[in-house]
Amino acid sequence: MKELEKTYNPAGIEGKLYEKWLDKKYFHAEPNKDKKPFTIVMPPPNITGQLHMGHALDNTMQDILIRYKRMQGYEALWQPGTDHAAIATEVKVIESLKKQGIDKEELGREGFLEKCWDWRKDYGDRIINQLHKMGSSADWDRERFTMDEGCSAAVQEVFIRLYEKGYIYKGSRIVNWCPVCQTSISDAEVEHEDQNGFFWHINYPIVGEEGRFVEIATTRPETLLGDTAVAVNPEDERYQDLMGKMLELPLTGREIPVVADSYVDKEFGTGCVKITPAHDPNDFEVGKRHSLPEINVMNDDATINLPGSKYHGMERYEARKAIVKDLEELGLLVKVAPHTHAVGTHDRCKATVEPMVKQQWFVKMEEMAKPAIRALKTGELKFVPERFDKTYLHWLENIRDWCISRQLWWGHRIPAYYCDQCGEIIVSKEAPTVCPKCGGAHLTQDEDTLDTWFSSALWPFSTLGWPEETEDLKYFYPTDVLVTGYDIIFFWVIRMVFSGIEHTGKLPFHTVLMHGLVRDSEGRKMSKSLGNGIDPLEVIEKYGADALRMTLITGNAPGNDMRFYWERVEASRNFANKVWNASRFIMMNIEKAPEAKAELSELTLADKWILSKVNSLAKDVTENLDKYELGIALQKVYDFIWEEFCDWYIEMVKPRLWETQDKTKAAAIWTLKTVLINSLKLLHPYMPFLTEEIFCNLQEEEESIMISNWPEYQKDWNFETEEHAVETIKEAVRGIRNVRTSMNVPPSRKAKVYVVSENQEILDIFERSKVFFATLGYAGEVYLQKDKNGIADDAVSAVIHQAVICMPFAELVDIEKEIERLKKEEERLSKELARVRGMLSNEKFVSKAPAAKIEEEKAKLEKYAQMMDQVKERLSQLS
RNA sequence: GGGAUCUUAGCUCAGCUGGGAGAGCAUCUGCCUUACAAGCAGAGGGUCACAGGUUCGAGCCCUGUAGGUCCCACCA
Repeated sequence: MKELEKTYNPAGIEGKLYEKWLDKKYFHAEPNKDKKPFTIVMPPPNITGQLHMGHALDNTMQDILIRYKRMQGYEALWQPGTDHAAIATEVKVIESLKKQGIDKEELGREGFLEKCWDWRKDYGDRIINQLHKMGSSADWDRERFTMDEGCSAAVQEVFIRLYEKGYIYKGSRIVNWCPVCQTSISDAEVEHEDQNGFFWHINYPIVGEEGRFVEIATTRPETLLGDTAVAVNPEDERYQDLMGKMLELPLTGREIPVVADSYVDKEFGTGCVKITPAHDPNDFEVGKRHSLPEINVMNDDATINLPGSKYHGMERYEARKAIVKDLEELGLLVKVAPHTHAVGTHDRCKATVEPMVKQQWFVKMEEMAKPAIRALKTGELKFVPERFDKTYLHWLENIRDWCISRQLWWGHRIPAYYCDQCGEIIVSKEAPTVCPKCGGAHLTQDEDTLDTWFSSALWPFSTLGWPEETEDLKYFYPTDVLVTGYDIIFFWVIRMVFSGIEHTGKLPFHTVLMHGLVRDSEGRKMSKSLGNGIDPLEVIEKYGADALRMTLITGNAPGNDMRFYWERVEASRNFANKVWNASRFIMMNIEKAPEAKAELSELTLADKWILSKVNSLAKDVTENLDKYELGIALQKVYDFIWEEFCDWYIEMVKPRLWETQDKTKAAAIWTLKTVLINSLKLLHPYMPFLTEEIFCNLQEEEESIMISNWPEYQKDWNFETEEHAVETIKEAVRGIRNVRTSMNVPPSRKAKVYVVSENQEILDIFERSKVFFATLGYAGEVYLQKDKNGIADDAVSAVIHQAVICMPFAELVDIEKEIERLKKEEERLSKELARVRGMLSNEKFVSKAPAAKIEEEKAKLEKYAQMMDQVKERLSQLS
């Protein structure tokens, strides 16, 4: 056993230990009939950038669960990988190419994809390396990528199955179009934000009725160019005579009808709505109902597309200005009113989304949503915390068809081919050589790729070999827990659930453990633009991975956002150092008595107490972990190690270690070591490096704490009597310290301490504890007696349950202070007594409260009354 | 417009199925006690947002009010 350094130095050991774990293949999992599987799929980080605090939190939580289950004896698989992040990566690669003066189009599809794969290599590796630094015990032998061969095969398989089932279709529908990225995006990718805009009221002249107009109100005047009707509510009495009439659409020379549609809200605006089926989702529906033409007046970059018009080629907002100006000149602009309304923006580039009618691929959602809803309602699927049930259900119950095609190059290319001759669509894995319909030999593959979430949706099973019935799939699927942020429920969680049910017949996981966002110290989102992001690697370099992990887990409940403070990391680091030093102390003592062994029967009061405590700690921590209460479990381990073990037990045990002749020394050393090892094991999932380093130094015969057994509750380690006894001693020690502080007695001054109690059992407890009670209570000598004979009248005293601790300080005693202190105690006790008596004299309480509770209160009454008597007696003596 | 969530010590937050208010940091006092000053021992500090209700008993459950945060949403 080697001696540890004086302070814990994480930088010196983390890399070494991680290498060891990798070499020993501890992270690797294989189907094993003798063990139960426990599986987590890692939410694959995007290859677009670096690991941030959110990843650090996400992965720490997963690692804790995996390490815990692995120690419990499960075949624990943490399946890692990365995501190609279609649009995000494509944008990044285009940017980086631009810097080199290269244009995407010039490179061509093949050339561009090569650049993307290069990017993927660089950034994918970087992220994996960062995950290593966190201590993540994922099975890197199984690392996957959403665009690798296997995942791509799964994507094709799913696409074809859904197409054949009629769940995937191609159609001309209104979609969210990003004019900057120049691709369609799904509803989930649109963020709505309120913007201050205007309501432009415009008069549309009624054909054939000189001087009569219909007044409409719009927030997007430029879409007027694509109007194909004006709608009013059929119930609207004001406009009964309008229905069926034709209007002159200003600036275009076109005539459009007035249609009646109940979609129109009579109360809102003017009650007349311009209908632009090609550029508004509602209008699109209205248009379908009334067979209105769809006139697309925009290009893909949101410039106006209306050849022959003066607006042709104008940027959308420029056109808006021009149109408003022209309407004003024509006298058709009635008024302009300020109006705030929700504008859809693209979550990636923040550009305002333009609804447009496009040919796109869609997934029909209605049928697949049903079993996903049912899974939650039956309790088969659980969210932790439960409140996210509502988010999940609300989204699924209002789900719309999923637009899955993207006008991008980086991604899974849609496995659809078109016959150049007859236009037949052939969906197949292999490129067909002839058209099955017309025999044409010229077929072209669809240019589009799939939404990046299409492949992520399959992640829990595609990574395990699906669609092949692999051994891995059979053994590890369904997975157990999914750990992710609440911001990704719609994008990912829901899609994995319905995909899992549809393609494997099983839920992909039974529990979804949510976490929130890691914010900066002022509660702002960490972001590049604010420059307030903190790099997890910087934290690791300065304080160690364990300190970072602990910081991310403590003081936070599942699903809640948290703030990041350096002070908190420091506190975590201090704890690591505390554990380190306690271990150092223990190892130094083992060194002196290497052969120390003990039987349970040889243990002293204190030994049994701490053993009993660590035993119930193991039980508690296990229960908390099983309920995914990671923070609570860690808090308990922290409190136990720092307070019970270090501040009390180690201090209790010191006199026995110093005394060479002490017969109970072996028992002390055995207990120190046993309790330390159990504590380290309970702490290991949270602080893997620290605990491994200590464990390996302590247990040279064992290879790693990672593969050691999780502490289980043991019946023969349960010592209730001893627990109570030690609590009494602690109470006495606290009393003594308190008295001494308030009397300003310096620690160097030892005092005689008299323990006075009529109760022989209490005296016995002190007798058995004398060794450490004296040290902890700064006592020169300890006297145990049944009455106050021989104790000076001016001795100060601490009153505890069933005993009075007296200390004669002679000249040091300040009678006034002592009276003041006793009065305070009297006040406290009288409050407690009033409360307890109040409860017990309440007939309803006595008749309705559970018996155990009543007994508890009765015991308290007895205790406080007894203490009160002592305090009063003492006061009367002094005054 | 709908929904969720928060309001607890100076700051940041815990508080499990309702049964005597907690932690970390900060503050004050005293200690270099042979593991640790990244430490030890003490102390101060809270009508748990407000108003009702249920209950023997409410920080916790119900209703409402005020303020904050977030998500969803096709009133042009």
